[in-house]
Amino acid sequence: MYDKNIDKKWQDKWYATDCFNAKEDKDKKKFYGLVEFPYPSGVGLHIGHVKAYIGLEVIARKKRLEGYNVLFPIGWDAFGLPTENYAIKTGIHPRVVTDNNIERFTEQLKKVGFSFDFNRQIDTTDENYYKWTQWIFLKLFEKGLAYKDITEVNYCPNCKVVLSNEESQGGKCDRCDGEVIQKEKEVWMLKITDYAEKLLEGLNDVDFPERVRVQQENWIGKSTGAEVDFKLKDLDDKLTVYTTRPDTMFGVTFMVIAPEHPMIKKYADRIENLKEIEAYAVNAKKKTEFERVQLAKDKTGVEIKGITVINPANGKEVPVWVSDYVMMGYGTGAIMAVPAHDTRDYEFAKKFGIDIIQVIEGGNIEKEAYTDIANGTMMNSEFLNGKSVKEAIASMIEYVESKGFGHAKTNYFMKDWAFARQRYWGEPVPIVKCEKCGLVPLKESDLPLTLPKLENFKPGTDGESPLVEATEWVNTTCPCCGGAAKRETDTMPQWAGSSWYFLRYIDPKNDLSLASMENLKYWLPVDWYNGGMEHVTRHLIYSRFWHRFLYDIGVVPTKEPYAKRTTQGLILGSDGEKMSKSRGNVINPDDIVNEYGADTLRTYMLFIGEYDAAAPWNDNGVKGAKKFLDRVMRLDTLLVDKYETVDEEYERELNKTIKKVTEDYEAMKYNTAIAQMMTFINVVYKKGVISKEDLKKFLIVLNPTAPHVTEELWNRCIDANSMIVDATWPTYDESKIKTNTVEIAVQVCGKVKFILAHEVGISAEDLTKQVLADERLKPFIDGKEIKKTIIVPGRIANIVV
RNA sequence: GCGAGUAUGGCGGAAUUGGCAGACGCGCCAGACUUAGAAUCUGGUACCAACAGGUGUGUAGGUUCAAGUCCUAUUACUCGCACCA
Repeated sequence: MYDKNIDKKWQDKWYATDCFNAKEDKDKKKFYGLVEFPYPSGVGLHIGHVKAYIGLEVIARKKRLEGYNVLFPIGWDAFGLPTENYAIKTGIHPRVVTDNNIERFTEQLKKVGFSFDFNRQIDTTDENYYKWTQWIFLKLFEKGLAYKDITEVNYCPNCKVVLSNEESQGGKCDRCDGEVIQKEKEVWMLKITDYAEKLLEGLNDVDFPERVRVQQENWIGKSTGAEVDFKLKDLDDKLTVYTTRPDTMFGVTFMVIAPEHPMIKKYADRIENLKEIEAYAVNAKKKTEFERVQLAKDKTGVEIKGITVINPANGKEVPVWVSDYVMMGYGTGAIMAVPAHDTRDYEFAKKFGIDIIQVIEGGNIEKEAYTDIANGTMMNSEFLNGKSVKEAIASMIEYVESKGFGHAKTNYFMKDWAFARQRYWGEPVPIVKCEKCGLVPLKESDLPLTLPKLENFKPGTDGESPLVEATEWVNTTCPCCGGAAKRETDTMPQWAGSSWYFLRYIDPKNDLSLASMENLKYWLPVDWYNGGMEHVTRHLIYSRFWHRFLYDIGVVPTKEPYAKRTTQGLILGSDGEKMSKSRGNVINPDDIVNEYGADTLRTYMLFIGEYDAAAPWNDNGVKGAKKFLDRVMRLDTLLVDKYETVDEEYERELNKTIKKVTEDYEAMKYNTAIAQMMTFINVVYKKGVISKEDLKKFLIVLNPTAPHVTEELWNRCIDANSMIVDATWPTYDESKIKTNTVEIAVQVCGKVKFILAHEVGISAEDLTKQVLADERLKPFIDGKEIKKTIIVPGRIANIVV
C-alpha cells in the first residue's frame, strides 16, 4: 500500500540536500523550465496551480535524470490589489500579509513534492528585486519609451484604478469584472507600439502553439494601407483618413469622423448645427460597452453642416458626418466612406439616404461597383480600371504620394501601455517632478526607491494614489538642480515585476546588475515555458516587449525570452462547471494530499486527460490513481533477483514502456504514458514476478510522475544507500520491442473475417499465397470470382469478390 | 459577424496518421476470499439480436479495396476577436 506518510520522509531528504538546485556548471547541457509564478493570495494554493506546474515538473525531473543541468525555479508575483484590499480590510500591513502567504504557499508546494529550486525564490515586492524593476523603468525612460501623457484611459471605478488595454478586454475589469469607463487622466505610458513590428517578427523564431501565436497577432493587429488627405472646401486645411483600400477612392460618397475628432472644436464657428453634434458626442460617450457592441448594427450619426471636403481622386465634393462607429483611438479617427464596398458604410448610407453610387453590372448591383465580380478587376475608376485589387492599391498609393496628398501607412491595433496604478502596494516610479527641470529620473545609485510606511492605504476617491498622503516621502529634492521636487505617487502595475522575473532566477542575488551576462548567456532562452491562455495577450506580450527592449540595449543576449510555450487546460469541478466558491465545487489540493498522498494527486492530474484540454474533476478517478500506486508499492512481493527463463513478451512490454514513457512525457501526453505504465504493471501481476533490474528501470520512468512512491520502493528493493534523483534514465532496446510474427486482419470485401499471424519481413506475394491457402477463407470465396486482392504485410489483407 | 478548435460507450479518454474502433482508467455486472463489510483478486462490459449475423466515432453525402482519420455540405458546443476603416 502507498502510505501517504512516506511523503514527508522523502520531501525532507530532497529539500535538505538541495538536490533540485541548478548548478553553475557551464560545461553541462542546460534545461531551463519555467512556470508562471503564482500570486500568493490568502486563499492558498489552488488545484489549478498544481495542474499548471505538474506538466513541467515531470519534464524537469526527467531532464535531471537524463543528465541535464536543470533550472526549474519558483517565485512570487506579490504586488497587487487583493493583498492590498485584504490589508485595508484587516489593517495588517501588506508586507506581513505577503510574507505569511508566501510561507503558506511554499509549504503547500513542498507537500506536493515539486522539484523547484527553492533557493532561487524571488519576490517582486522585495526591494532588492524591485530595485531592478525600477532600473529597467529608468532605461525605458532614458530611451523615450516611458512617457507621461494626458490621455483617455481605461478606468475601473470599483477598483479606483487605471487599467491598460490588456487589462480591460471586452470592456470589463480584469480584477473585479466590473464595467470599465473612459477617463481623461495624466498617466505614465510605455511605448509598446514602437515594438509592435518586432513582437510580430519574433513570433517566427519561437515554438508557440498556433492559437497563442494567432491571438498575439490579432492583438497586435497589423494592417497596411494609406493615409490620404481630403482638402476642406473653402479652407486651407485637410482631413486625413486611414484606409486599407485606397483603390476604392473613386467610390467615396461621404466622410465619417469620430465624435471626439478635434476638427469639431477647431471649426466650431463654421458648423451650423454645432449643438446637435455636441449633443451627439455626449450621448455617444455615455454608451456602455454593451450598447456599443450589441447595438452596433443600428448605426447613428449626424451630418456636419457647413463643412465639406474634396475627393482628391476625382475632385468631387463630399459631405462629412459624425458617427460613433468610427473610433478616435484607431487610425486618424476619420474615414472615407465607400458604401459600395464596406458593409458598415453601406448600412450607414442606407439609413441616412446617402448616395451609394451604384453601377449596374453583373449580380450584386449595390456592393460591387468598383470591382468586377467575374474577374476581380477594377472598374469605373479611371486609371485603375482593369487592374487587380492588389495592383490598384499599389498604384493609388503611388498616385497620392506623387501628388503629395497621402502616403503608405501601417497601423496597429495595439495601443501604448498605461503604466500607472493609483495604489500603494506596487513599485514606486523612480521619477521626481521638479518645477524647474520637469520630470527627472533618480540616479541609479539611489535605487531602490522604497515604499514609505503608511497607515492608511485606501485609494483616493477620484483616482488618487494613497501615496499622496505620505508627504514626507513625496516632498524631496530634485536630483538635477537640488531644488524642491515631488515624487511620482502612482505606482507600477502588477505586470511590471512579472515582465522580467525569469531573468532574475538566473542570477537572483546579483547586486551589480539584474543578472550577469555570463549566466544569461548560459541559461537563456527559457527552453520551455508553460502557463495559461489568459496571459497570452497580457503577461506574455508584456514580457516579450521588455525582453526585446533589454536585448536592444545590450542587457540580455537573446531577442526572444521563451523558445517554447505550452498551455495547460482548466480543471473543472465534478459538475463540469468552472470551479468557484459560489458553486461549492472547489477542490483543495491539501485535502487530496492529506487523504490520498501527494503522488495520487500528481498521477491523477496527469492521467485525467489531454494536458492542455479542460477536464472535470472526478473523485473516483482519484481513487483509481491511488489503486495503481498501491499496486506499484506491492511489487516488492513479486521481486526476484533474476528470472529463471527469458520471457520475450515481458522484455517487449518493458522496452515498450520505457520507449513510450520517454516519448510521451516529452510530448506532454502524460495520460497515455501512465496508461502504458498501468499496462506494464498488469503484465507483471499476470507473470507474478519482476526482477530487480526491471523494477529499477520501471521505477525510474515512473519517478517524475510519482517521486515519493518510487523513492520508497527504490529504498526498499533496489538500494537503500542511493536515491532515484541521482539515477540515470534507462534506455530501451528497439529490437526487443519488435516481434517475429505479427497479426493482421483478413477482410473479405472490407469486412474482417479472421485474424492471421504471419512472419515479419514476408513479401506480399508470399503473404498472398498464405492468405489464399487459409482454410478459414474458403467459405467466403468458394464459387466466387476474386476481383482484387490487397495485401499489405503487417497491415491488412483484403479480398474483393 | 470574423477567426480557431472540438464532437468517439454510462463517464474521463485511446487509436504507428487511411488498415482489427473503444487502449488505460472510472463506473457497472458476476464470481473468489470473508461471519459480514471494506480492501484485494479473477472474469465480463459499444449497441441490436435467441443464434447466424447486423449496426456503430454529431448529421447528410462523397472519394477509396478500406474512412474516427481525407473531401463537400450541415448542426451543436467551446474559445478568441469583435464597428481594426
